[in-house]
Amino acid sequence: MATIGDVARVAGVSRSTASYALSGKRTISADVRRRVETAVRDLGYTPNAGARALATAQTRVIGLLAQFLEDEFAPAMLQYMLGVSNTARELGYDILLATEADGRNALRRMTDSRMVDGIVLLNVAEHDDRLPILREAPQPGALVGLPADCTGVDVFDLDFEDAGRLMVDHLHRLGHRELVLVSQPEHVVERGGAYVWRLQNAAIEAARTRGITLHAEFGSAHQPEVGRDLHGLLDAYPRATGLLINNEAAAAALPTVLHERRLTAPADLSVVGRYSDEFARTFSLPYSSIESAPDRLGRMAVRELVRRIEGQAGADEPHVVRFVTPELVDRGSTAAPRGD
Amino acid sequence: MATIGDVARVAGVSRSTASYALSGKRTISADVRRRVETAVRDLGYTPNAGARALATAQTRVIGLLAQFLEDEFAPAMLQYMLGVSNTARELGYDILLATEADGRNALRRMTDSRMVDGIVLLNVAEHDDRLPILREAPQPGALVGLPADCTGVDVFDLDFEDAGRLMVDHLHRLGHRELVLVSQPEHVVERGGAYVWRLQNAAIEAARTRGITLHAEFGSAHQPEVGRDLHGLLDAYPRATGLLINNEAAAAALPTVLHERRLTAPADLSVVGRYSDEFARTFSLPYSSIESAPDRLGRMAVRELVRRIEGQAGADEPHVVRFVTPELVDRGSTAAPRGD
DNA sequence: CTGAAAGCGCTTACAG
DNA sequence: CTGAAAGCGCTTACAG
Repeated sequence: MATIGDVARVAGVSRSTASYALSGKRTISADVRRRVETAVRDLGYTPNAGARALATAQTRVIGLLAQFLEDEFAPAMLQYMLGVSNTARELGYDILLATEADGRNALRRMTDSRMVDGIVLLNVAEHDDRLPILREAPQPGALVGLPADCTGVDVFDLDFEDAGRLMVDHLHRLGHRELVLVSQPEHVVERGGAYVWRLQNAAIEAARTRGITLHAEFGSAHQPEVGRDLHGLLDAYPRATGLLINNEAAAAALPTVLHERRLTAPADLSVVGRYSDEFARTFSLPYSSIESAPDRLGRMAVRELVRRIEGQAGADEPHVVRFVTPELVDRGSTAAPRGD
Repeated sequence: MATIGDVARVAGVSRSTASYALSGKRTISADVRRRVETAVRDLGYTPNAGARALATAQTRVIGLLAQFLEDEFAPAMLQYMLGVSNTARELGYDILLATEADGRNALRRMTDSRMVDGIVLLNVAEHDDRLPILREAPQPGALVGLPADCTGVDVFDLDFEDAGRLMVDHLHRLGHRELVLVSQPEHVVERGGAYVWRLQNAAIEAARTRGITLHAEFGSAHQPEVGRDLHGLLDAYPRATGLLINNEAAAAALPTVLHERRLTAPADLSVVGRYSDEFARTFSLPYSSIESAPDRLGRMAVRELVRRIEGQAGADEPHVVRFVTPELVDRGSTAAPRGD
């Protein structure tokens, strides 16, 4: 492969001049610039990334830590990854991807060896054991998901509390008085998946305020168990007229469950989910839902991360915690309850 | 961050000795080794990846080119990515991920700048425009998917022809005489997705040989269109007793379509799909299927790639084209046709 | 406007 | 068994 030395020789200039001509970091005569550009083209020159990283202490690579946990639903995770990856590319960064179970190790490897300029953490838990490592690292970090302690990192998440209120208020306004909320599996809560109880607690509180009944339950993250869970809940609460779904696997299973029970939404049951529009299309879900905006959250995280990497953020500019306001996408699966 | 120089100083040895003590590439006295190890621990030393890459011309990174095309089904792609990523990690490699639409550009960027030691291509088309670039690159490449021309790369794929025959034979043996095959969208074929017609042609040929009828059709890659496609096909061929599905989106939509038509497999219709077991679980698909083995294919591709990277493959060892033999996973969705 | 030189942090022949 | 030095391919102060 051609090196900057080859370019310099062919262009008849010094290596530093060749380098400056390419970076544009100092004024270069039109003639020299042209000769360098020609040489670059003729030789098919591309800078060696390792050498550049060594000289500049910048890799133009972002580390992406994604975990595919047993109790979470993989296709939902993919959306976040693509949001991060595509935004990174637009901003001129590549993605070093870690999917291994041991996120601490992956994080340490990437940051200690200086393979990356910054880190995006997905799947953030309440007390995420990767956070202490990330805070120690010299590279900035951005999270998708809200931990208990946000110091030292930029944090982006859906406002799950608002989402819980919105779901309950929407159905309350239509006249519903007894609702069932299906959350993610209880393991997720135990592991520290705060988004579960953030939505759930807010929904419970909203129901209490409105004086209506809300049965908050957990559902499996897997088929076919989650289908059985849904049948069980519909059996257990026959008078409930509204179903709130904060569990992607449950949402994916619901069409089949409703068919099996010969129920139609919204005629027999009003349904509101919480998932992305892309997810709804993939799984052909006809239910109104709170948009979880994974692509937007991924974009926001990368944008802020790059601002910090490139020093546009100001050395000691405080870190941000930013919530995306949930919006209800109406797919016509809610209405006034039967006989109302 | 600590450098090898710091380690050497603290251990009271030269930098080369420190380096050799860590690599084990020459004999080191027990005493020196111990001092170096202690220094490494005390300083929290990790080698700088860029510097090492520059010195050794090895990055221990594999480039993974995945495309999320409009006419393909994203969750299916994810399986391949995880197979590649997890195997790479086991073998000590990290993954540089490109998801951008312009795969040629991504490939060139990664290989020219020497960011990676090798490349895995997913989503390979019959005449894939990334292949000429990959062949020119100094790094070895492994493909998941069979192109027309396999020179210069290692190729791994499901034996789609065998899969087509297996599907037809299986139903023929049970007594079926009229079948419908739903393939991926016709765009995929036009773009050069050879796996579509490889399975289809083999199925057609097998049907001809057995003297039975096979209606080969294309289906959309999206919900809800593909559901309508399925209804249309079942309307068009009311006497068909067997359904072959080589289209992930169609497989995902089928439970709903069958419910809507009040049909049960295998009582009313025998169904055989072609997708992975993981995919079946995610989408709760109760149909017998040809295992597409994405994780296994990802593993195979990475293993061979690493063999070449590390020179265990022998400089001019011929490239391989390896097919995974399809296996039918029996989920009980096939039986003798009604009234047989 | 341009060049010679130092330095980024490693590894590895070369010498002893 | 160990050390001094060269070199990987860049960038960027320093000098002119």
